[in-house]
Amino acid sequence: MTEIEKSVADAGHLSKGCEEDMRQAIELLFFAYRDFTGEADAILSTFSFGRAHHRVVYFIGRNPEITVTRLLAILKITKQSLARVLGQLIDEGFVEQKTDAGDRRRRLLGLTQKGIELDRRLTERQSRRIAGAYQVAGQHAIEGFRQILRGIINEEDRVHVDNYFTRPGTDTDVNGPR
Amino acid sequence: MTEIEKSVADAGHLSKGCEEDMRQAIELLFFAYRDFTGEADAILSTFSFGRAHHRVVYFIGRNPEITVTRLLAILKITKQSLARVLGQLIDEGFVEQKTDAGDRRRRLLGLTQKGIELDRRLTERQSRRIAGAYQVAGQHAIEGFRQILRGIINEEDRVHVDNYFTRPGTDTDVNGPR
DNA sequence: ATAATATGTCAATAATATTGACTTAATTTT
DNA sequence: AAAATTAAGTCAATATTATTGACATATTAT
Repeated sequence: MTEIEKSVADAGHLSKGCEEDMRQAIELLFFAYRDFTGEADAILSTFSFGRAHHRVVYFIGRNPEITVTRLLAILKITKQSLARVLGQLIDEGFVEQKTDAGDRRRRLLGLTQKGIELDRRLTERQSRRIAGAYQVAGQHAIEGFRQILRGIINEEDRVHVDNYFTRPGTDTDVNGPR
Repeated sequence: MTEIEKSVADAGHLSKGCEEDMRQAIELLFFAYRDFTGEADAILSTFSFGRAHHRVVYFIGRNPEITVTRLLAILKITKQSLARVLGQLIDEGFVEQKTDAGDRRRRLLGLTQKGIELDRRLTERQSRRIAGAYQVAGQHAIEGFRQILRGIINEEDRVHVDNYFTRPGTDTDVNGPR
């Protein structure tokens, strides 16, 4: 039993076979995410897009007028990596940008109608999958699911994610600097 | 409200703002998996390995004497993709293979002592993260978490995952054909 | 003897990502 | 007013991960 397991077991909250529980969690997470992310691939490929495009479209859709820096912070990728995908989405009319009136260095990103439609189709499929799991499991399971996922997020990012969920429809500080 | 949302809402199990709930679930899953998978990168880079190497080492470690075909089914990648990684792991002494006495076409894969040690280091960090989230949340939340993750997995794969978890320490049928 | 299976290999290709340097424009600081 | 900092764009090289499709050998099943 490793030190962390001993520490956790001593806390009296986890069943025996702690390591086995951890490994099953790791695997459930892997299998769920594998199937969850794989689902949208067919739609994406009709546009010659990939999962990176999906993530960009999704988070721009969720955060109208998001800045480039903020998007980089959410996705945790580099500028060049984003530029490749963002450039294609702008060129093909899914994303639009404008300068921030308050600070003209900044670009504010948004989805076009075409992008909104793509986002809707992609998210609809994934939402259906989640909704199906939620429906079967019930409210208590949902609370637990959310709580544990939140607990898996890097500790320093949790408050940002909390704020992200309670933002008033504008770009909030998620994983970004003050 | 889409048809599925209406259907789910009609079932009376989900709160109002169903679409918002789905999107928050999507985002929690994204943030959790992003941070969960990112954690091992530092260790991996000291071996010039990546996440694909990690997954291969992990699932071979969990399934001693797994066949190539079975590993492909679990990971849902192509032979060439696995060959690139598997070849490196074999060449550098983390993985070993032997022929199956019962069917000499088959290769049985296993971790060497070196591979076991790498797996232990990688899994220890991820287990600690999961254990921390579990400890805070408690047993009911854990049950819910597992149930919903299971519900997110492709329906046709769930029974395989269930069997995977109850296998008697040997290679079981996970996402593989009968 | 033939067909099917397990696996390996090859080549081409595509998607996604990092690093690091350099640039322009705008804002902030001194 | 000048200098420093910031936001973003661009470029090139490189690395990682993946798919497709064809062909091969060895082994097992029919």
